[in-house]
Amino acid sequence: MMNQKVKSGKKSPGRARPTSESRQRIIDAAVKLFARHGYAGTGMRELAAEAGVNLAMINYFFGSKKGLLKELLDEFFAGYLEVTRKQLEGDRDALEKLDGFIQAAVAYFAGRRDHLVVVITELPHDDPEVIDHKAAWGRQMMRLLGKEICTPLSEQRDWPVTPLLLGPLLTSMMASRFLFAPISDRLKDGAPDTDTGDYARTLSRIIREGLMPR
Amino acid sequence: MMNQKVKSGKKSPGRARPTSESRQRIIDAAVKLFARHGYAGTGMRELAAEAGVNLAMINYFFGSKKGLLKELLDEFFAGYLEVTRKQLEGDRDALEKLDGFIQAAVAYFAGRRDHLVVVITELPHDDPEVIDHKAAWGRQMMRLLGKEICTPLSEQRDWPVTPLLLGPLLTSMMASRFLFAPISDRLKDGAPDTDTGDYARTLSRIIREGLMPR
DNA sequence: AATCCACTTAAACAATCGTTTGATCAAAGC
DNA sequence: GCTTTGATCAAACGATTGTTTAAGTGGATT
Repeated sequence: MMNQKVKSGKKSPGRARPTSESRQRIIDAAVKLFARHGYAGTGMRELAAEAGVNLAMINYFFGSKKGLLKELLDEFFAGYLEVTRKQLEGDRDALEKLDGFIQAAVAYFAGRRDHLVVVITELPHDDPEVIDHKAAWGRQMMRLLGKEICTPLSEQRDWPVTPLLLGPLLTSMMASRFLFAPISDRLKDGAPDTDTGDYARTLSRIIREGLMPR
Repeated sequence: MMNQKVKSGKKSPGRARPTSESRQRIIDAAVKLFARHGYAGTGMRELAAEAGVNLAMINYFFGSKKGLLKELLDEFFAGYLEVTRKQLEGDRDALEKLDGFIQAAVAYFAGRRDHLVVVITELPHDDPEVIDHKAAWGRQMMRLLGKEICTPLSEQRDWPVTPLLLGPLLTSMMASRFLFAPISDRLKDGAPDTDTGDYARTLSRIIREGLMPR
């Protein structure tokens, strides 16, 4: 048993209501543990201990364990959607937009690897309380991709690509590196990670030109 | 409470030891429930009820809940590896091999959607008892991809593609459709699924030529 | 007939699960 | 000074968790 008393020494003494740091510590611990053991595989006591917080604080801040999960998902989705909007809206060429999107999204994923793992691993599960959040997010994502990428691209091509194909496909491609990380780390012996920017550029090129020479 | 008595009427009367059908029923129920609620999110009583089998039978056949999971993973991995080997080994052109692999793997995935979901969602978790299984499988996969695809392809190209990039990337691309299925089904209103063969051909084309016209 | 064997069962095991309660503390508002 | 309010705590709640046990089934073997 570690001492789970919170050292409040860092709390600035003059501030009125610093909106308790415990809340953020719970989120950080949840992202870390959910990514490693899964949502259902993580106990609330284990979570509270990792966050250095009393068990009851989780329900106090988030209502329930599932409320905490929904907060994590919404947080990631909102950021992902914002990144996407910033890259896709505007009047650049569709291909340039796609490049910018891949670059920005991979950077976003790389900065939140654990967050990403939680989202992906919880995606296929059909919890009725959570699945609407995902669907609502997916709808906005598909609309953006359809209007800014698929439609303009279809005019210069001979075969159509629907957003319902492209959305999951792009997301999966960009996420694959981080999803397989625990296994990849075991296979490559000590070799350092390729730069994340390189990874994004490689994906961009494959998306544009494919794997073939020329 | 449903009646979980097994109707043994189908058991062929003359056979010596039909190797109890209960074992397979447990596997089928596990694949279904693990895919919908996750491994940790599925209770053994719920599982036994779905399989129409006594609770203790799970531990009797598989030793433990985790033993059941390992069996599911191994089963899928073995099939995936066999499909891969059949398509990649031989002396055809590397690009033809890649096409055949995508076609066969997508068909394999489509025939075992729930199985695939379980594997993917459990992939990133770091359970020390399970992660070695995944790593051993990944190693064989990488070796095949490296020798049959990456190496011959690198000779006709100006930039290299390592199996550690290609393996996770291809698997993620082929799996994306099935991973996002619960969400996709909510977004497309009643529109019937595109044919799985079409999906494989689309992926093949994107991999070869990219998204660009020409 | 007796033994063996794979399979099946109900019942119980200790442990852990997510959640709730009521008390306490410090700072803010009146 | 008194009350309010947000935060934190230890303790307990009933329910459910994965696993084990000991008994019992019926068919095949000896």
